[in-house]
Amino acid sequence: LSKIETKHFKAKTVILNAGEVCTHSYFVNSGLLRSFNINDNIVEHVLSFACEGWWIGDMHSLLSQKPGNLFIEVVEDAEVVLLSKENQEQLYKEIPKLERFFRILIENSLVAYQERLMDNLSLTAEERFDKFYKRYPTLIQKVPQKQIASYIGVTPEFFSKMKARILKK
Amino acid sequence: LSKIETKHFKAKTVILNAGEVCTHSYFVNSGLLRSFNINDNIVEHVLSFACEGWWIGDMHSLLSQKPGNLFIEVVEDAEVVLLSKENQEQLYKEIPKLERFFRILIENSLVAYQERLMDNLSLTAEERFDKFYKRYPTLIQKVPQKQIASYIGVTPEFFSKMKARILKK
DNA sequence: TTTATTTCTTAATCTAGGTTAAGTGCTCAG
DNA sequence: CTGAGCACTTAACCTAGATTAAGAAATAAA
Repeated sequence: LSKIETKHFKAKTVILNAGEVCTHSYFVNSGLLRSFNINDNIVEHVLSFACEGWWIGDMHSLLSQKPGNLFIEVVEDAEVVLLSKENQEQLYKEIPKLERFFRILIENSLVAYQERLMDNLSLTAEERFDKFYKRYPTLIQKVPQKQIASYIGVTPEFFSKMKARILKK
Repeated sequence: LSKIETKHFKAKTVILNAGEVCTHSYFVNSGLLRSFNINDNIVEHVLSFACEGWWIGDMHSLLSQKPGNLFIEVVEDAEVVLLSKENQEQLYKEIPKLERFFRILIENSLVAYQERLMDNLSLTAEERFDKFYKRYPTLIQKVPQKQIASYIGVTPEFFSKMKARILKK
């Protein structure tokens, strides 16, 4: 407990900016965060959402300790536990079980990203939304629709059209 | 060393079939493997290539010990080191440094998949190929072109057209 | 060498999803 | 209470990449 720190953030707070080095892993006690990047054309792409019980961060920046290209933003007022990279590594040394814990966490995350990648390669937008909807039913009410569009990889306009099409059925 | 096993496989050998439970992690000593799935429309999608020094497997199936949906196939004659799930877990217990080793390996893999996902969301096919070409220049000669097309997420026909377009420049 | 199989190319046509643009409705700061 | 700015919708039009089909090249098999 001496190695972690709890903070409260209001919605729309940006916890981490692209271009900064990510120094902490974030664990969501309550509320909702998301990570995304912004490409040259000023288009946002949502990499992940994190609600209660999930970890979030810019893994690439955290590991390399170089400036990242992810933003981390609070979607809903949140209580967040911060664990610095140094403390995390310290904990790995002191408590081997924690290293196992995180190893397994990361394994599961890897599997999820692999599946999402394959879904993006092989499913239609509607099928991807369907999976998203079934897997994270509670997110639909919490997150602005354009962010869900971004997460599944379509424009807000197309998402809206698709939604109207689905509702007709 | 008593926990691993080395095998030689000829090109085109399928080491793991979709529908089977993945029981081993595979380390490529020499040669080249790939993992892919086949969807309802009988279209292959390449999840990963693994050449010398890389690990490959069906992580989802390996962790859950349920039937997976990945095939693992030898692309070029290969020498492969097999590490069973049980032995891997045994090693984690006996040699904590190995748990760290794999944790870091998996972290890097996770970062790579995150980046590839974002690339698929935000880059054109040509930009994705460009990145692939720069990152894995040696693979281009070794792998049938249609598999590269699949990896970056386009049809072989479109890839061929795109290639002609690039060569004109 | 001949044949069979697979890979690659080219070209015509099609479509999922993107772009542009205009309008509606909501929310929240002043 | 109001007006500025988001979030969402709708519709017309556009395009990257898919599909279909057919032939050419390369590999493998016989």
